[in-house]
Amino acid sequence: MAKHAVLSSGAKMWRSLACAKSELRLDLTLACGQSFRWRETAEGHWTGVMGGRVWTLTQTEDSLWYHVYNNQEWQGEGSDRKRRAGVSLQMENKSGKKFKGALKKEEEEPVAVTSVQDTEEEEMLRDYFQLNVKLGDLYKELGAADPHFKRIAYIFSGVRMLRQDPTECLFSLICTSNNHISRIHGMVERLCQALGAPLCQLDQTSYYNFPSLSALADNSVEACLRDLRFGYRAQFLQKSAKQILDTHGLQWLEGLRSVPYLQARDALRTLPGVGNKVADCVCLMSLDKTEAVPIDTHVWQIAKRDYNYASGKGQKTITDKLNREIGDFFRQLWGPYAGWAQSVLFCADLKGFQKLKEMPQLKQAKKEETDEEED
DNA sequence: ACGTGACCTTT
DNA sequence: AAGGTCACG
Repeated sequence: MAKHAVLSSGAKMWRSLACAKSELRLDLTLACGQSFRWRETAEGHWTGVMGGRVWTLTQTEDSLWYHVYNNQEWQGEGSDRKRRAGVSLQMENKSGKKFKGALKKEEEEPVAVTSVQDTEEEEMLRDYFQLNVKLGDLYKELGAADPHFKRIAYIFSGVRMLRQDPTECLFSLICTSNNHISRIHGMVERLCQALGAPLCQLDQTSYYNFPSLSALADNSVEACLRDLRFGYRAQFLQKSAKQILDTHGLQWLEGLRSVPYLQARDALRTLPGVGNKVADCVCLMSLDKTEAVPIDTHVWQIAKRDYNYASGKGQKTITDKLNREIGDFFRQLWGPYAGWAQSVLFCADLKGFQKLKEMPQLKQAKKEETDEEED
């Protein structure tokens, strides 16, 4: 049976691309509530589904390493769902880096070097992590405008926005209302298992593609999701999928990428289960709207606590008006990449990452030489 | 246009 | 009560 890849074991073929940890931190970026499709399968190794393929990612100080599994490693389903031909034994990548067998045994025979595939997969990663955006430069600009950001970003470097598939992003985010990350994780997993195409199985874990719009739109879906403990969100998912297909078409969501922020936001808000917060999340996380700032109760706390944000003091809930005001406040402070800045502070406030704040400068001594002094 | 509850499920 | 939305007043 196929197993999850581990870099040090050398049992699988790995490839890499140059990427400093200050530009990308997998542990923070993949577990901060943007995507619910990744889990840590070994220390520092993250396995998940992206672009219809199963990946394991890990990183060293200067490199992002990746292994892509063959979808046909799945045993026991039909064979007509494969998007990917059997290419599993490349021994060398196009940049000449090798990491097969590490320092250990080398059982596998070299077969072929398919640099077309290499290029395609590397490009998928660059797109998904938006590596064209230079995070170091962005942090520097944001830190200059906002001392609090600078303090937080010092510890939480490498948090970046994913560029997710719009369908996956929208329907995952509809699940998030009145909910916690841990529970959403399970819900999305059950959703894919019930309605998505199987891709492969690794160490007792099966991986599934995210369901298609037509699968989500089927009339039987609401009852199915009720059974899977989606509660009142079950009908939101089915009705939104149906509404998109009936009144807009398959390409509509992706088309919102080339539409201005507020227009895309309003379009999303016509869908059941999609209000201000979810619409802004989808805009930011999948539609290239870097200025979208999702406002939830948590972000509201941050505004009040860290920025002395006074408006709406006696309020119980976030009204439309308050939502607009807080969003504008942050956009004015941070500029066109306000959404990216918000994600850093949001991540830093997650309870799972609190311990990072306690341990002092243990490993960041070297890269901060260029900065001016600080207390 | 702005401000209150009900809503599924789990801690 | 929780990382919200919808349907009223």
